[in-house]
Amino acid sequence: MAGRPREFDRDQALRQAMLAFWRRGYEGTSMSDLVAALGIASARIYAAFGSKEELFREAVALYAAGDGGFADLALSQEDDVVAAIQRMLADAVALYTRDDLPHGCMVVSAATNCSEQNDGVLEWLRAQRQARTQSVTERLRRGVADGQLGPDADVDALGDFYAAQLHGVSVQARDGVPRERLLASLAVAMTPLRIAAGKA
Amino acid sequence: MAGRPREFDRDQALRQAMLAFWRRGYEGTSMSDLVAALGIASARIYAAFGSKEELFREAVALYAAGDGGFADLALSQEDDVVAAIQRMLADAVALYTRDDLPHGCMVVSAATNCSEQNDGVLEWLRAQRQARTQSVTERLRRGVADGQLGPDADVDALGDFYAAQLHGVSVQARDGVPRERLLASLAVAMTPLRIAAGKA
DNA sequence: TCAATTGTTTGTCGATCGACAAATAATAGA
DNA sequence: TCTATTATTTGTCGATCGACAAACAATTGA
Repeated sequence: MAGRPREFDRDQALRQAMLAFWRRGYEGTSMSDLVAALGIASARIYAAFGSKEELFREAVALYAAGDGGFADLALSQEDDVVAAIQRMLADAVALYTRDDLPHGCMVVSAATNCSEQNDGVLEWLRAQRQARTQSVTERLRRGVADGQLGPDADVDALGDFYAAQLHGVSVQARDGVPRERLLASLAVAMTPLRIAAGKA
Repeated sequence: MAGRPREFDRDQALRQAMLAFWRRGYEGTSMSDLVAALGIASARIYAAFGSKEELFREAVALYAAGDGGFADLALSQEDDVVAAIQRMLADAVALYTRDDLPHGCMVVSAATNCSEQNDGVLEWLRAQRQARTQSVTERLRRGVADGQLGPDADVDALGDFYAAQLHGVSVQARDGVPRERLLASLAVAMTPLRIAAGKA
């Protein structure tokens, strides 16, 4: 273990790559874009990250481990299922409309339309969205087990519904719908769950 | 007005282009992809449509004038506002999950992530999504005027909510969520409006 | 001091991108 | 038939894509 020390901050470069991919997507961000964003030559990027695709996957992992991980946090940290879903949606709106970050969800918008040769990353992000849907559904199921939701609550339908709401809010935020409006529509989205919880 | 007659069916070629763009998006569909899909040389495509971008815009217009125009139809043809929104969502699910067509909404998924030079088409599709949101909101407002919704119904919040639901269902359909599940989540999505209509 | 190892610089690679020029072919009207 | 007009064929253009090779620089451990 020797060798010349790296002259740039790999974590900082990765974060810049994340922001670039978040803003313009995987194929929408070219290597020359990355060179400009990271401030280093392309050969250094390849030496540090392997390839554009590997860099992208690391960037998405960084997103998921940071701000993008709000959903699992909300679902696991709130004891009440209604509060959990409410917080998940509110955190989504807060993140997707932050002024200092690209709008919308990186997992939703970074690889929706891409060429055939990059179907791999497309499928990978798809799997992450599906996993999030399942997390929501399982949290709802726990809500039934905890007696917070009626035993006849259709947790699968509710899970798909709130997953769709998350994805839809991402699109809306990317389109520039302001935070206050998204929060207002969030209140609408909560009514089915409140009914299932007998709190309406 | 004379000249050699065109040897291919322009409408049919345009439809093939629409399907290609629908499936892979604007930048995800290369000129060579279009050459393969339309079955004609690239120079013929340029002669008939001007450029790739003009072809795309015509393709989206064809989509909006056809299957993609379901929303305005549902909103204008149904006298009851609840029935109108219900039908709009049901038609969306039906279209977005058709076996013989690309899944999801073309306007939502054809240009979410693209390079800087094509921000024009991105903005154009964004405007169409915003217009659809407004159509939904105005239909809800008419529902209040007609007395079908309570005078205190928050039509702006409901409009944003159902627009987000449309966008979210598009993402879900594209991810392979089956039709029956989307229809079940649609039933969940209808409860806020039914409450506003006093039918729950 | 000197290998071994790793990072950086510089330049460029083949493939593909969207787009079009020039030549040829087929029609309508004069 | 001849001219004007439009379509098709063929080939290729410059730009950009992602990716890397080779030479050089800086560090560690022997």
